[in-house]
Amino acid sequence: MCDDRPGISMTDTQTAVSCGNCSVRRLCLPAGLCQGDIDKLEQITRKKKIVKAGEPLYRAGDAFSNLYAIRSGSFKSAVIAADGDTQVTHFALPGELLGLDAYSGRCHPSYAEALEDSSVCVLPFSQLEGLAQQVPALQAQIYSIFSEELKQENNILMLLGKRSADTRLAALLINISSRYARRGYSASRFVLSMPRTDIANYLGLTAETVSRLFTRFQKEKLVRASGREVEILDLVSLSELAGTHCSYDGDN
Amino acid sequence: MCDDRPGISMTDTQTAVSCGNCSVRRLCLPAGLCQGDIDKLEQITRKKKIVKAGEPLYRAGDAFSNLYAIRSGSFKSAVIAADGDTQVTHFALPGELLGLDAYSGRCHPSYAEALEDSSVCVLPFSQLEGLAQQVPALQAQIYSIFSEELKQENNILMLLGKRSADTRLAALLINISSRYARRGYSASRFVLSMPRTDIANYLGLTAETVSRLFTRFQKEKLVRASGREVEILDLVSLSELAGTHCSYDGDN
DNA sequence: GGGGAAGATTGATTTGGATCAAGGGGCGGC
DNA sequence: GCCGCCCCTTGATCCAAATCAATCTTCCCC
Repeated sequence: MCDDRPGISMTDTQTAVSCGNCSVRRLCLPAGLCQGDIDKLEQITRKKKIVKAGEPLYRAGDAFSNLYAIRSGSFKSAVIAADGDTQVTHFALPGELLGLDAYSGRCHPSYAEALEDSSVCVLPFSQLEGLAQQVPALQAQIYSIFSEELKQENNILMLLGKRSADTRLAALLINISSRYARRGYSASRFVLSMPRTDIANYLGLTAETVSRLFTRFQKEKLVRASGREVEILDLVSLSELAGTHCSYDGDN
Repeated sequence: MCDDRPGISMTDTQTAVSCGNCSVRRLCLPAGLCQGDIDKLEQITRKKKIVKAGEPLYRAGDAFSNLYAIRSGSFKSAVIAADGDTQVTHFALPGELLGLDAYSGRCHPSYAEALEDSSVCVLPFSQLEGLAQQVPALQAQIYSIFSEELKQENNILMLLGKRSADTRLAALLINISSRYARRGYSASRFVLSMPRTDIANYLGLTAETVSRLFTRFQKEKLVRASGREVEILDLVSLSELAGTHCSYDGDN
C-alpha cells in the first residue's frame, strides 16, 4: 500500500545502509557490478546525508568534491543565469546521480534542491575515480551514466525546441510514470513531488499553462489529477500525444 | 589572411597526422596529457576519415564503436523523433568529440553530418577505454569532456526554455565567436558553416525569424552579415543581449 | 482550530514568433 | 557561361502561450 506512494521515502535512514541491499542498486552505480566490486564500492559510499524538503544539496559555485546518489526522495536541479533567471534542468529520482556536470571546472555550475525529505549517498569523486581505475566494470558504468544523461538532455532539447505545450506535459508525465515503474511503483498512479511552477519552468512554460493543461487532460479523460496526485487513465493516448516511441521516454 | 576564415579547413589531410603536432591538441583529448601519454594515445588514433559536406559521419541507430575527434571542418548533430521531426542539438568544431551519447545502449541515438568538407580522427572506444584505464590523466580528460558537455547542454536548455528569439541568436553568435577565438581565429569575423535553417532549428525558431533577426541586428549595428559571413561590430551590446556572463558562453 | 501564505485554478487580453506567401540571389553542375 | 535549385529575405496574417488579474485551496505554523 505504501508502495503505491512514491512521493514518500521508500527507505528510511536505518535500512539499506549498504549498496548490496540498497533498494535502488539496479538503477545506481552498482548496476552490472559483481558482488566483489560492489563490496569495494561500498567502502567509499559509507557516508549518507539527509536533505529536508526545500533545502539545497549543493549550490551553484560550490566546490566540487562529491557526486550524490539518491537513495530516497527526489530533487530538482537548475542553472541560474547572470540576470537571476532560473531554468530547471532535471528532476532526479532514487538511483540517479547528481553533480556530474561539476567535474570540469571543479565547481558546481548548477544547484540541486530536495523536493521532499530525501536521503543521498555521498560519493567522494576522487575515491570513486581511483576505484574506477581498478574496476573496469565501474568505469564502464560511469561512462554509461554520463552517456545516458547526454542522451536524455538531447530529448529534452527536442521537447523545448519543437513541441507544443500539451506534448511537453504529456511527455513529462509518461517519463515520470516509466521511471516510477522501473523502481517498482505503479506506472499509472503517482504523486508528483514538485510544484506546478517547477514543472512549468522545466518544460519552458508558465504555471498557468500547465494548470490549464491538467484541466484539459482531465476533461479528455487522459488523466485524473488532484493537486499533486496523478492517475494516468489513458496511457495509449497520452503516449501518442507525447510522441513517445523513440523520443523522450527512450528506454527508461 | 587565410587564418581569418575558420569556415575553411584549417589543416589538410597531409599535415597534423599525429596528436603531438595536431593544431587542435589543446582542445582535444591530449589536453593536459604529458608527451609520453600523448604518444600512447596516438597509437590508437591513427585512422583518419574524410567526410564531405552534407554527408553523415554516423546515423541514428548505427552501432557504437568509435568516438570521433574533429580535426578540421564542422558538424551538426541532431536527434530524430518517431514522427520524423528533427532537433539539431549541437554544432561541433575542431578539437571537439562526437558520439559521446552513444556509449550507453551501444548505438548512436543521434546522427552527425558534416557542414563542410571535414576530417576526423577515429577513436575506437574499446581501445580508448583500455588506455584510459592505464592513464589516469586521460581518464580525467574523458570525464572532463563528458562533464563539460552536460554543462553546455544545461545552458542551451536555459536558452530554449526562457529566452527570447533575439537573445538566443545573440548567445549563439557570442558562443561561436568565442569558440573560434579559442582556436586562434578572429573572434569578430567568421563564416558560419551552417545554413539559416540549421541555426533556426538549433535555437527552436524558424528560418524566417532568424533571417529577420540578422536584418535587425544589422540595423542596430550589432553585426554586419553577408550570407554566412558575419562580423561582430558591437561585442559588448551583443553580449549584454545574450545575457552572457555565466550562462551560455561560460568559459569557452 | 484559526490565520496566513504559498500554490493552484480560471478568465480576459496581449503578443512574439509561427505560418503562409512571394520574390531575389548565389553557386554548383552541366 | 548559363540554368536551376537551394537558400535567404521580406511582407501579411494568425495563433499558441504569455501576461495580467482575480479568486480559490491547501496546509503549515502558531
